[in-house]
Order: sequence, then structure tokens, then C-alpha cells
Amino acid sequence: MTGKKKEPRSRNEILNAAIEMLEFTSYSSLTIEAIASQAGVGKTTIYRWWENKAYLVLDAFLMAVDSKFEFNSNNPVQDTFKQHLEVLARILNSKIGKSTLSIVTENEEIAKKFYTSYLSLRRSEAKQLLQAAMEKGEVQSIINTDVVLDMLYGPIYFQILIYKKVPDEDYINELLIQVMKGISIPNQS
Amino acid sequence: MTGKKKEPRSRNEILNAAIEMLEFTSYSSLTIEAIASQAGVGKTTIYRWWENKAYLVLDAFLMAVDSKFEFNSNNPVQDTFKQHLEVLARILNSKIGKSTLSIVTENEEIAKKFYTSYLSLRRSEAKQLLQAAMEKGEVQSIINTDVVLDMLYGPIYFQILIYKKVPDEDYINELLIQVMKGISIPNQS
Amino acid sequence: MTGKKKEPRSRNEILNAAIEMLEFTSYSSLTIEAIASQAGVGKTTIYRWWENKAYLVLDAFLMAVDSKFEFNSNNPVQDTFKQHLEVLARILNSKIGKSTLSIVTENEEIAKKFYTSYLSLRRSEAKQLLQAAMEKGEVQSIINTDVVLDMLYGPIYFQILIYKKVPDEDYINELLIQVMKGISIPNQS
Amino acid sequence: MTGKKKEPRSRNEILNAAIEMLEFTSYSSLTIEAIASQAGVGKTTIYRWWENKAYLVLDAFLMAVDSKFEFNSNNPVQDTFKQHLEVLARILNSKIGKSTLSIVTENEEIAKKFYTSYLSLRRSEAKQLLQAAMEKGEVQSIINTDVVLDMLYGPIYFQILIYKKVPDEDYINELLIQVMKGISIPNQS
DNA sequence: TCATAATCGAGACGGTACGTCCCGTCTTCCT
DNA sequence: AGGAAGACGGGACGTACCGTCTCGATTATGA
Repeated sequence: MTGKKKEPRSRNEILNAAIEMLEFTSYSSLTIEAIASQAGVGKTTIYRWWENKAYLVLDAFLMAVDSKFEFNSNNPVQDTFKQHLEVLARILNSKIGKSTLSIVTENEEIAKKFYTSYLSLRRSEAKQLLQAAMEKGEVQSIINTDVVLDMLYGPIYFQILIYKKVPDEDYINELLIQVMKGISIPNQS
Repeated sequence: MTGKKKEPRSRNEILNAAIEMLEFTSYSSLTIEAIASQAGVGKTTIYRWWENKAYLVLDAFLMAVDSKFEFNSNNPVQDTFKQHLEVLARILNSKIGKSTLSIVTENEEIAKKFYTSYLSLRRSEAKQLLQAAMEKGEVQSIINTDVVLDMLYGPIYFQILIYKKVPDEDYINELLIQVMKGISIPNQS
Repeated sequence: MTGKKKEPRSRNEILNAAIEMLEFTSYSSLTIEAIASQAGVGKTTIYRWWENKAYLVLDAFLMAVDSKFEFNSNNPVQDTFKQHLEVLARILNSKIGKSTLSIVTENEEIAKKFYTSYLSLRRSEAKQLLQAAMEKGEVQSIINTDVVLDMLYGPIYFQILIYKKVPDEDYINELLIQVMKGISIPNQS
Repeated sequence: MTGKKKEPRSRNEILNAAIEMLEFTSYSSLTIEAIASQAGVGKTTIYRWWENKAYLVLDAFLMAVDSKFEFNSNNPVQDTFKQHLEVLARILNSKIGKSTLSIVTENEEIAKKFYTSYLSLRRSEAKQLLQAAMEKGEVQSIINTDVVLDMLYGPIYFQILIYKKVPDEDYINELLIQVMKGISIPNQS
């Protein structure tokens, strides 16, 4: 009746070891054995909690990213989205971020978990933001929010995953301007 | 005229073997040994032409995709882009397409070759298309073409790579409409 | 009189579990963990009493074999030896017997304990038997008892350990006859 | 049609590595990995030829023992047997010999191969020796040769396997004398 | 009567070796 | 002489147990 089952101390050490090793190794040449020895842990301990390297790295990502999002939605939508996109670009461009994307890309199961544990949460935040803006009259209310959000977030993923470039402030600004052009309410004068 | 003596027949057999095997195997569990035996070829022969599995698969992708693009740029931009995006979605969603994206994602070298051998070509086609439309007065000329193209193509990659969904006609239509709203010349009447 | 309070009940359960499991498993694929779970006991409890699997199995053997020997030395030597050898063959050929021999063979420490707890006791019984026979004039007194006993017991171990055959009554009879030929007093007529 | 398939050079290196390592390690703590690295060979290479450690060690034994037996059967039986037993004791008492016995003891499959590749050959030599002696009138012809041979060889195995003693010259002499007493033709004078 | 301790099951833990898979290279043999 | 077939050294995999070590739950006691 004491509640949650214990979260063993070694769990965090393993996740941290994974993150550290990804700083100087690619995901595919990251080995469970190396993580184990780096974390001072037996391989068995790792396999006890994670089915495979992919799930481990995803958990490491989730831990690294946890509670990074705090947004003030009183600002104009555009500003808040700007923050959103900048944080996203920074996260996705980190070593652990890129590794995570790489496994999401190639592994449908992981993609599913990535979606439920991370993506859908960010997405619904963003959706609320957009809807609040609609209600405040900042943006048109006839738009398809999902498509608009893909137009904002898709290019960020695209740049990082395919072009291997980090979207900088300028890029994000231009992107926002261009998207806003299509959704903002023309004349509030 | 029986065909160039270099690029021996076995090269294509190997690429085809790779494509066939990717129909029922994931990229990561595809092995050089299996390809070799499927192609009726020694491993040595494969390593003679490709440094590793990644380059082989990329070449297989390029072969599969070769001369798929024939567009009529007399149609209105929107229609041509629609074709572009639909072909792209189909290609990326094929087994070989997804495998290729997955290695592009995780391997910078491959990403470079993917860029020069495929992406930059498509991108400059698209750019020309957009510029032609500007000249024809179909779209505003003040726009940042790269950002606009990312707004079109990024969401397609995003949907396939991350959401694991194939963008269907409706999605593509909505996407185009939304992008056009931001770039088309409002009312020339 | 119900039994000493020390040597708790679980000790016997463990030994019995080991014996039972050896009925359908080889010694080398018998695991402490399996014994523990079969005996409904924690691994710790086993390690509390036995240094390792070998000592446990040796103890199981000693328990299984305990008080199996009751011989009537009024019969002629040959008859008593016949009983001895038959009992021995039966014991050694049991699952626990063969397992025990196998660890005696490969582990000097165990061999030592096997010697002091089992073999030397049987050996001195046999020696006494032989000496009684000498005194009774049934056999020559000049003989080297150790060698003679080895000629009787050695072949039994040999057959079981190396030839993997159980010496049957015929074999034992022939062996006894042949040994007696070399030690019996020639003409009692 | 060139005959036997090639015996790869590394085969002997592996067997020698095994023999060397057994000089300072027990069979049970001998590992395939260690043999491989000692022999400068991949594990795979070992597993390609031997199903497991036991077969490898048995082959090492057979190689070590190969062509060790050269006997002059013009001497009196007893002398030839003396040589036989001494050589046997030496072989069985070597590290590789004891290891081999230990696996023969615990593994029926190995025992079978040990029998066909080694034991039965020695045994039939010994049998021929005994029969020659019968024909020469040195020993009684009514005897059961198998039992007599067990009386000679059994004790040697017994001493080494169970008593962990090396039968020395004296022991072998006494054993031979005692066995001969039961089989030699009393007095042909 | 209840706290306080001793015992023990359950099983997590660091570790070692297993036997398998595939890599990328090297060798052999056949055509 | 060129290429298939596949042996080779290597290294990571994921599994099985080892022997040690907490951790509670269950008794068992004695204040």
C-alpha cells in the first residue's frame, strides 16, 4: 500500500551513461556493453529494464527533456511559438535528440512510444496555444490546426534530420512570418 | 551496343536483391551476406563496389527512383506541386524509401551523398517552379523560397518519418491551400 | 527423539530437491537457482550451508547412501564381496551416484571429502572382511590387500565411469572368480 | 578427387592452446574465449569445428596421445603389460589426461567417442597381447580376457580418478603379480 | 500484547562465459 | 584470371547462472 514500486538507483546512472556516451559515439556504434561498464553495472541490469538499446535511448531522451517546457501563453502566439521552435531545435539537435530521432525513424515501436510519451504532449500544448490565439482573434479560426502545426514543426525536423542543419533564429523567424501570413487575420486596423 | 562493359550485370542484381529483401526485412536486419546469397554473388563482389550496407542501399534507392520525375510546368504551380508532393510521399513511403531515410537520418556521410545525388536536384526543380510562378505573377515575389519549400516538403517528411503516416491527397491539398494562402497574390481583380 | 532441532527441515528439502532434479538433469546443467525454487527456498539459504553445487550434491549422495550397508560377515568372503559389489554397482549407477563420481573425478577437494566421508569407510569394511578371511584361512595371508581390493572395486568404477555399463551379476561373478583364483588357498582338499 | 579435405593450420594451434592452458587451469574453468585468444583465433573458428569444449579437449587428448604406443610383443606378457600400464598411468595423470577422463565421466557422448577413438584401440591391443600369451602357453586359456583386462586397467583408472594417486612402479608391479597369480599356468615344469 | 528481532523467500545486482550473428578481409578452388 | 564460396579474426549480441546483496513479510520472543 506504500505506493509506487521502487525505482532502482542504478536506473539514472545507466541513462546518464548512455547520454554521456552519445556525446562522442554515434547511436549505432553505442553498445550496451559499453554503457554497462560506463555505468558500473552488469549487462543484465540493463536488459532487466530495457528490451533493447532503442528503448533505453528513448528513455534517456525523455529523462533529458523532462520538464524543459514552461511557456507563458500571455504573450502573442507568434512569440510563444518562437520559443517553442527554438527549444525544439535545441533539443533535437543535441546528441541524444538526434539519436532519438534516428531510432524513431527506423523503428515503428519506438515511434509509437515517442509519440505517446513526448510528441503528442508537445503537440497538444501547441494546439491549445493555437486555439487560444483563435479565440483571442489573433489568428483565423477556419484553419486546419494540424496542418498549420506541421508547417511550423515539420520544417524544423526536416532541417535537422535531412539537411543536417540547425535552424537558427533567422530561419525560425522567417518560418514564423511565412506561416503567420497564411493564418493571421488580415486587417485588425 | 549490347551495353557498356563496365557496370557489370551483377551490380544491378545486387541492387535489386537489396530492394527485394527490404520488402520483407528492416534495413537494420538486412545483412550483406543475405544480399550476396540472394544475388548469387560473393560477399567480395559487394565490397568491391560499396563501402558498406548504407551506400549500397542509397544506390539502390537512387536506381529505384531514377527518372521518376517528369513534370509539366505549364500547369498552375499549385497543381504541379501537388504532383510533386504526391510522388514524394509515394517514394518516401516505399520500403526502400523509408530505409534510405532511416540511414540518411543516422549517417551524416550518407546524408551528404543523398543531398547531392537526390535532394538538391529535386529542390532546384522545385525552386525553379516557384520562381517561374513568381515571374508569372502567380505568387508573391518577396518570399523566402527556401522557407516556403520547407513548409511544403518538411511536413511530408515529418509525417512519414515521425508520425509514420502517409500523407494522403486530402492532407496534401490542405497543406497546399494553407501554404498558398501565405504566398499567393491576394486579389488581382 | 523426534530429531535434533538444528539441521532444519529445509536442509533435507534442499537435498531431496537436488536428488529429484538429478533424475532428469545432468549434474552440469543442474543449477542452484533451480534447486532453490524446486525446494521452495531462497538461494541464500543454500549458500548458507554449502559452498557450491558440488558440496551440495556430495551431501545429497551421502544422505541417499546413508545406512545402506548391512553385511553379514559370517558368510564366505566371496558371497559377502558379491553383495558389496552389487550394492556398489547399484549405488554408483544411480543418477546421484554418477553425478557424485563425476564431481569427485574433476574436483580434488570433493574427492577428499568423498574419501573421508564415504570411500575410506567402505574400504576399511572391505579390508576387515579380507583380513577376517585371511584369519579364517579362506585366503592367502601374504597378499597386498589394497591391491586386491582395487582389483575388485576398480573394475566396477571403471565399467561405470568409462565404459558406461552397469556391471551385472555375471560380470561380478566372473570378476570374483578371477580374483579368488589369485588369492585363494590352492588346495584345501 | 584430391582426397582428404584440408586440415586448416589453425586446428593444431587451437588444440595446443587448449593443452597449454590446461596446464594451469582446471577443465571446468577453461573457457573457449581464453583458448581462442591464446590461439590467436576467433571464437567462431573454434565453434566451426567443435561442438563444445568437451569435444575440443577430447581431440586435444587424442592428438597429444597419438602414436605414443610402440610395444615389443616378443617380451614376456608381464613385461609388456608393465609398459602398457606405466604409459597409461603417465598419460592419464597428465593434465590433459585427467581433464579428458573428467569429461568422459560426465558426458556419455564424449565417452562414446573416447571409446571408439582411443579406448577400444588400446583394449584390442591388450587383448591380442593376452591371446598371444595364451597361445604361447604363458597364461591359462580358459580365462575371460575382458575381466582380466579390467582387473589390470580398472585399478589404474580407479587410483587416478578416485584416489587421486598416481600408480607408481611398485603398485603396478604388485598389481601385475597379483593378477598373474590368477592367470598364469602354475608350473609347467 | 505488542515491539523487536531473527529468519528466510524473493530476486536485484555486478559479473563472466556462453554460443550466435554478422562484420569486413583473406584464401581457395572452380570455371 | 576472375569471381563464388566461405574460412577467418573480431566484437557485440542477448541469455543463463554465478555468488553476493538488499528488501520485506513472517515468525518467535520476551518486556
